[in-house]
Amino acid sequence: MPRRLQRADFSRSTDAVARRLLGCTLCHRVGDDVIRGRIVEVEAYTDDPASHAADGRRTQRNSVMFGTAGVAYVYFTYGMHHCFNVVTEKEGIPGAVLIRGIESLPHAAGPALVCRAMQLTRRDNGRDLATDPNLWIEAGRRRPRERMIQTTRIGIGKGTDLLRRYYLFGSPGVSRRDRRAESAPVELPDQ
DNA sequence: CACACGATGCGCT
DNA sequence: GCGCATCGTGTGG
Repeated sequence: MPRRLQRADFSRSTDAVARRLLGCTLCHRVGDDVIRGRIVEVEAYTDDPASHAADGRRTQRNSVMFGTAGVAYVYFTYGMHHCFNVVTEKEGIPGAVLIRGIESLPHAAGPALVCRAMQLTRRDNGRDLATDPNLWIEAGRRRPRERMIQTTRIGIGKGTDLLRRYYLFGSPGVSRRDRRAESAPVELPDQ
């Protein structure tokens, strides 16, 4: 039986957690069903220009980013979409990993599609993935020979030079591929 | 209180 | 590749 990720798994640097989450399974219990998605694409947002916590400002929306690692940060955007993040870093330091793609049934390529498929909304904001009975992440790994690609984040105007997006090569759950990065033979550690 | 815009997705060109 | 839907949130007046 897979291990549930706990506080210590989340209370690390955002990029380390991002990489670690690739291959893990996001689980959401809805009624009698558990919706599962294997995480295949993520982005790291810390104290950088594209983060909701850029310049360290704490607002009502980004508040949980400053709190306990492992807590869900779900926000509403474009008047119609939700995006799901996992809070990282030590208490007081803002950070979160955006889940951008899952594979399983069905695949969901894109952060808003992930929330739609997993039935996650702002009502889930603030839930603790380490303790919540209905929302958790199960440990998982890359498959043998399944490459991790590192590239730039998507849909942002600032911090576009930072290589903080990670995805699993070949997964149908990846939103946008970067052929350039895929052809560069860079071997990355899991964390 | 008004307003500009977004960590997107979809449909059309 | 491009424009638009649609509204919560943050910022500034």
